[in-house]
Amino acid sequence: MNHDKGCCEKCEHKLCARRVPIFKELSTEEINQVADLIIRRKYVKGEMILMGDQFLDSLMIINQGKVKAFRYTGDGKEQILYIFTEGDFFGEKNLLRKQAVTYNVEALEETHICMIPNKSFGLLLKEFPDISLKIIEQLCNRIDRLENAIQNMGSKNVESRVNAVILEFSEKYGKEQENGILIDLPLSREGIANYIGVTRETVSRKMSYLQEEGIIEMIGNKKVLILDKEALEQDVE
Amino acid sequence: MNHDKGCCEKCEHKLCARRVPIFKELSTEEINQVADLIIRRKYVKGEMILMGDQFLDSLMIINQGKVKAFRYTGDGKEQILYIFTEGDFFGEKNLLRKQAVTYNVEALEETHICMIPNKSFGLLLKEFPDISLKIIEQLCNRIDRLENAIQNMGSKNVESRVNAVILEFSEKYGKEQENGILIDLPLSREGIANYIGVTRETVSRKMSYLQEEGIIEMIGNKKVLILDKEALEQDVE
DNA sequence: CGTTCGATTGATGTCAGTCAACCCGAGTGG
DNA sequence: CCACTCGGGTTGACTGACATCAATCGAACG
Repeated sequence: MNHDKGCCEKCEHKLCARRVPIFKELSTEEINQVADLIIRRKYVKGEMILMGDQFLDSLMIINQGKVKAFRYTGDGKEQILYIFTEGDFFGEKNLLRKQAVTYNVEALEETHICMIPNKSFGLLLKEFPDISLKIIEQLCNRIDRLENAIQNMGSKNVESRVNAVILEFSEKYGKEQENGILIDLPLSREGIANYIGVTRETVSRKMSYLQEEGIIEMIGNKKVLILDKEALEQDVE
Repeated sequence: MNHDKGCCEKCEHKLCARRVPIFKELSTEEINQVADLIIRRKYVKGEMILMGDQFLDSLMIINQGKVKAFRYTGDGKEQILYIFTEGDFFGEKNLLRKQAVTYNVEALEETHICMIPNKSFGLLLKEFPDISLKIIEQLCNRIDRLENAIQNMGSKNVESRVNAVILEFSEKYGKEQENGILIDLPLSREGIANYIGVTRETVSRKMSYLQEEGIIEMIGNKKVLILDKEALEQDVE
């Protein structure tokens, strides 16, 4: 809505570029140089940031917030590919291969995005070749996530897929506590379902089962407490 | 077996490095420099090239042949992640992130591999930053493949998954003919099944059905002729 | 307090997995 | 030249797990 001014005072101080791993190695002076190229924009929860097949003239870097990137399957269901959060970028296909983006991106909460015009970014790359190493690193992370997802979805066992996604979220969003690991779920039941390729009812059922068994405890709809991590890890039969 | 001498006379002439997209932009002199670093090795069909969790001290580039990269799902089935062929590389995780490889690699036919020691490759990267752009490009290709696979596997409809894999293979391995597109299948029925996460019987049934409908024609077990490409493309009701 | 949206629970149907038999072509050996 | 074996592929019958459809719950919010 109000994206007329910078998204946060931190940005004004040129610090937001610092938060982006891609630019971590740059000197303060260089950071300032980069920061001048950045356009900022704020999105509210549920707002579409990007639609598939769109050509984009900027690289999008998340400064704050969370988004989901998704496609639609043949039978019209949403399939979530990634959850991106602070420091992640997307829209690189436009930049690196002159292709349209191949997924839709929607804000999961209030999200601040830094956009760097492709042209500027191309120059940056030439000037600071180390940036491409950072990009490679990020792409490798993404590949990891995707490979795991495929391995997971190849398993017939829906139970193990639910277990795996809970463990994945506990890695990324979990906080250790005396009685277990508390997770702030980034997705609703339906979101989780679309992440692992099942229906929301099935997620519901499996999670209820896990609670009955005393393996997890659901706290409202947005939080989960893992009581028995081992049980989640030892998959199947 | 006999990998004592260079894998092919082409290699002796320093031309094999030329076949690798990563090095395409280098001058002849530079190519020669690279070629000196390369160790070559030949694998027979069915031979394991790499086992998961192994640390590797070289980047592996395929000079000739085809391999499959796979993991095991929770329920013990093989899940194929990639089919790599001439010009593709793997083992980059070791190099770029000092991680063990996360999949197994097996030769699908006689395959010649060029190995570049990590140390040498690190130096190359420093000297020719454009190589990292090539790597990024390849990683993007890989991401494309994975994103498509997930989108595909998210679909309940096994039929559309079989259709999709046939179309994918026709892109990569198909040859136009008067009566249709002839595909040399890189995988057995079981391989195809492990590629799309179903059982071999299901692949068999769906392909028989496609043949009955006159959409494809099976020629032995290793070839398929696509008669009606449109029918394969218009997925699902 | 009522409305709304997401989550849960239950009943039923369907499609792919499983198990098993059989087929077929390639290779082997007498 | 034929009998045998072996591995991959196909086909059929049955089963079970997840999808689907539908009703209900319940927390959040005005």
